[in-house]
Amino acid sequence: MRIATWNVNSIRSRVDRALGVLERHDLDVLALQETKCKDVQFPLDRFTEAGYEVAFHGLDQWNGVAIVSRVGIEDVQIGFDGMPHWGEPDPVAEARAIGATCGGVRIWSLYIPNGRALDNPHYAYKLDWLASLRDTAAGWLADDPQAQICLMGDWNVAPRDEDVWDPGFFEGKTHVSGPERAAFQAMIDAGYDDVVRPHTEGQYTYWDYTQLRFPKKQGMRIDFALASPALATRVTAAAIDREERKGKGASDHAPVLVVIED
DNA sequence: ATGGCGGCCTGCGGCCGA
Repeated sequence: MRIATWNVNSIRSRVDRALGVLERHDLDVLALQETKCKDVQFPLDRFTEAGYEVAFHGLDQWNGVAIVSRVGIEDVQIGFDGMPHWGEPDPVAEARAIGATCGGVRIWSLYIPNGRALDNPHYAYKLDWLASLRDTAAGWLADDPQAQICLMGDWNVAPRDEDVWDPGFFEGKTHVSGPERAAFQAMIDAGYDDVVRPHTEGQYTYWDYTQLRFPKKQGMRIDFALASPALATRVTAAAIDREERKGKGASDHAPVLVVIED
């Protein structure tokens, strides 16, 4: 099975590119983040015409997640148990997580909060969100150590200095702070392996639109696929589709691909 | 080559992103 995750940065603006990614990589499943539309606005027909089913969740122009599959899409869940809320005066569950079982694998499309700045309330929200996800995901493995689970998406954390083009540039900024890196490591410690890094050493998944970051090769590795132990042993290959970042109308993120033996 | 932000809104500037 061939699966991938991609922060598409508006599905309405990039549905053609999304269909191109599906075809180019012969994907069975594609997890999308930042679809940036309400459910009624989601371009569902374009995917069904191509032979895919889609589970999607969007509340407004912010966030939004989806799972595209041609190997079935069952037991769809919006959000996860204990997922923190955000907003004033009445905090709500944002559209940042959707899960579904596709081809026997429990797929989660995740869009971790940005954090904005170390002294911003959004940063505490981000850490809380990651800690809650860890607790819930650890529970899934406690219930079934053989579970086939893939937690994939835009984690908004660069776990290592080598995951940013200039560590000095990021001093005092989000994505590289100790607590964020500890929160990401806690996912690993809970039993979920980063199955992409071993196949993609030295590569980035994101390049800012500004300052010619892409042609200057000044990017970040912030998109990950974390696999449960039983699934990790089935991973035979992984890749980052840097070509997708090229040209007019690209997302600022590249798709991250994982190949799982049947 | 890969190229100088781009997406959203009942918009025309302000927000969010990382």
